[in-house]
Amino acid sequence: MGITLKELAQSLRLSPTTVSRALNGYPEVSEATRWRVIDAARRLNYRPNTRAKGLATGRAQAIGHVIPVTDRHEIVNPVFADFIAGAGETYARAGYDMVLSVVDDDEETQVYRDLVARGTVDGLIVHAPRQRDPRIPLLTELGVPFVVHGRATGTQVPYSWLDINNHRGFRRATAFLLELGHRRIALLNGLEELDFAIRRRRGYADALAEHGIVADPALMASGEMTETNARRAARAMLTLDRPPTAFLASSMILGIGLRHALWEAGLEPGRDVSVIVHDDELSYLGNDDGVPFFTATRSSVREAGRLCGEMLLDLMADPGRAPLTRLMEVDLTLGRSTGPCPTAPRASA
Amino acid sequence: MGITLKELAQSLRLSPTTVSRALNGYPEVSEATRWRVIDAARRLNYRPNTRAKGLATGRAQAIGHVIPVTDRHEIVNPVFADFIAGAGETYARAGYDMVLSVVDDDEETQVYRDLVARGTVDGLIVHAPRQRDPRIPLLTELGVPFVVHGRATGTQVPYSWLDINNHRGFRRATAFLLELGHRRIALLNGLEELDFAIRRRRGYADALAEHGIVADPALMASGEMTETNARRAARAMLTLDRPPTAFLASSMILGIGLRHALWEAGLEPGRDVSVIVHDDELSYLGNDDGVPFFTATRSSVREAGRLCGEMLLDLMADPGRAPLTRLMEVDLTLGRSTGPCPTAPRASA
DNA sequence: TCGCGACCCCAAACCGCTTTGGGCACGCCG
DNA sequence: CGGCGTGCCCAAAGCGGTTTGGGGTCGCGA
Repeated sequence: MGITLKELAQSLRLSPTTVSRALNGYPEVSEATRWRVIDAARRLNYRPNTRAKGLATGRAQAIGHVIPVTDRHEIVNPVFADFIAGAGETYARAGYDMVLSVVDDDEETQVYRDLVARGTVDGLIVHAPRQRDPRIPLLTELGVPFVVHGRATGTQVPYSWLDINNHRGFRRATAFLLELGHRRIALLNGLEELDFAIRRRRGYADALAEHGIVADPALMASGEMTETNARRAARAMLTLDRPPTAFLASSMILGIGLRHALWEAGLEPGRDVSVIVHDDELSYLGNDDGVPFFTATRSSVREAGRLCGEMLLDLMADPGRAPLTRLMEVDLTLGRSTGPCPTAPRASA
Repeated sequence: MGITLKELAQSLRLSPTTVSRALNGYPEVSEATRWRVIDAARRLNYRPNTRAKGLATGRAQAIGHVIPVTDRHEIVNPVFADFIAGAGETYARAGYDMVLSVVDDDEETQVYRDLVARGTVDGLIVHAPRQRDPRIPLLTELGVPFVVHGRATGTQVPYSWLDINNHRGFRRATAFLLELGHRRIALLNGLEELDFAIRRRRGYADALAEHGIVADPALMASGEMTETNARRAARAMLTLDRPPTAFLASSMILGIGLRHALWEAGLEPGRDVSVIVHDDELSYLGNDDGVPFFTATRSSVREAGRLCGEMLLDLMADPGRAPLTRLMEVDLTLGRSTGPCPTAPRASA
């Protein structure tokens, strides 16, 4: 579409070599020439062709994100939007492109192989890791730099990851509910094939265990994180003989479905029932209108995207380096959805 | 990373020419040879290098999506996730990659120029068109195939687009509320710089006008489509001297914020107040648990993504062709959030 | 037997950039 | 004055594919 380097060179009566060097900041050209070149390039709106440059340098200047679409349900996780926005900011600053593949679970490994073998990307972000996720050994074997957003329990080889402290966050949240006197605490979790959901469940169970409570399977739901699923699960739990007095929900969306179910049952969050959600700080689901509605474990997934991007760029700058890891702590922010357990005996003050 | 064409050719004792032709289905090679080549390619896991192929053919085999992030608010529109999932499916089937740029409003034109001049993409999807959107003349001038998701009121030049019938949808929804006896109908809309919001507002106003009602500015809110904004706007409207008895909300998220405000005010949707939302059928916000909660104008944005992708591919296949346009009708599906106006005089049966 | 298409295959040019390996001119030093 | 850096610039060789323009072999008809 645009003008070519050779044409630019001709118009300046210079060789392509010199023009290339001038534009890329090499010292072998005089400052006067460099200036002429840069000026002409701007005037003629010259931009180096991505493919040609990539072919010559061996780098694609692009990062791949493979976002899985769970086969049966066809759910697109809404946190991807914010994560990708964050990562995109980082890439833009560094002059990298982002290439996205939306792909069924079962074609996943093929797509990774493809992206790497065709040289479409220089690095990859792995989303939504599962237990012993096969993508990690695969990418390690392929020798392409990658960063996992999350971790994969049970993986032996070292790898780079950025995760939030799901275990501690949910343990704290559960402990907080226990301190408020709650004993019947329910967990509305994501799919427990996914690593984050496993860790959250453990944090929850560990906190209960510390109080001598065994987690009740009837109070634990796991599934795609949709509003409908949460509403349905909560509704079922509320009809139990001994219904929960408090809920933990793994996402704002689940929290919204839960809230829906509570109101349908005539229960007021914060008074009749306590609720803590995990808040990814999605831009369109702010929980912060003055005092937050939901008490929440909170961590910005957009910031996670930014940081994952930076880690990957660092990794690519020095492929031999040891894996990078980063664990972000999550805040527990108080909202209006939690309160003392109404059925509990008053705590001795 | 992978094996190269030349290497593959050597291992077969053939020339690169023949191997290339065998793999690309040209008739100049014997079927026996073709088979040998294909077999070896699979065995050795050969994939043509994207950049080299692109350089040779002049095509990038990639489509660009520029997703704007409104400068001040930093909102990432959650419908992008589903739209992109849809488009991604189409691209994957056709062997195209998708490159995403997340970019501030103000750098937008630069980014488009860049993507085209660098030859990173062969075609573009334009998201979230505004009135007289400058991107449309720009891309037309650049001569790159593109499809707009939505339309841009006030644009003179013809261009390709796929839109839903926002005007008719909101007019019908408003008319439906009017038939139920509502006269004070509020509109919670998206940013009215955006084309879809303009059309929805017009549909709403037109329906009111047909009943001799002038839209009351106090009943129209417009802003980023976040839960918080909706809740705040609804709360304010409910404290008016003559509060609305019905609401139209431009998205599920707004509907959720609205529902929140209603419940806080002790009002039950469907009985005390009627609510119609626009439902993009986001995968994680299903409105379909048996009978839908919200009465809604409904249209799958994921399907829109699929179709936009197909239109663009068609357009690229024959760049000379006239612009393609497609208007999708929206359904009005009945849920439990609408009912007769409680304060209206009984309609004569 | 010879000529002529088919049928297969190959060498080489090209896509647009980077990068290696000089080459020329000038100034400086011995 | 000759030699030698040094500062600037260029020609040409890739990168890994596609595509153009032959070229050899074989079978068939005259």
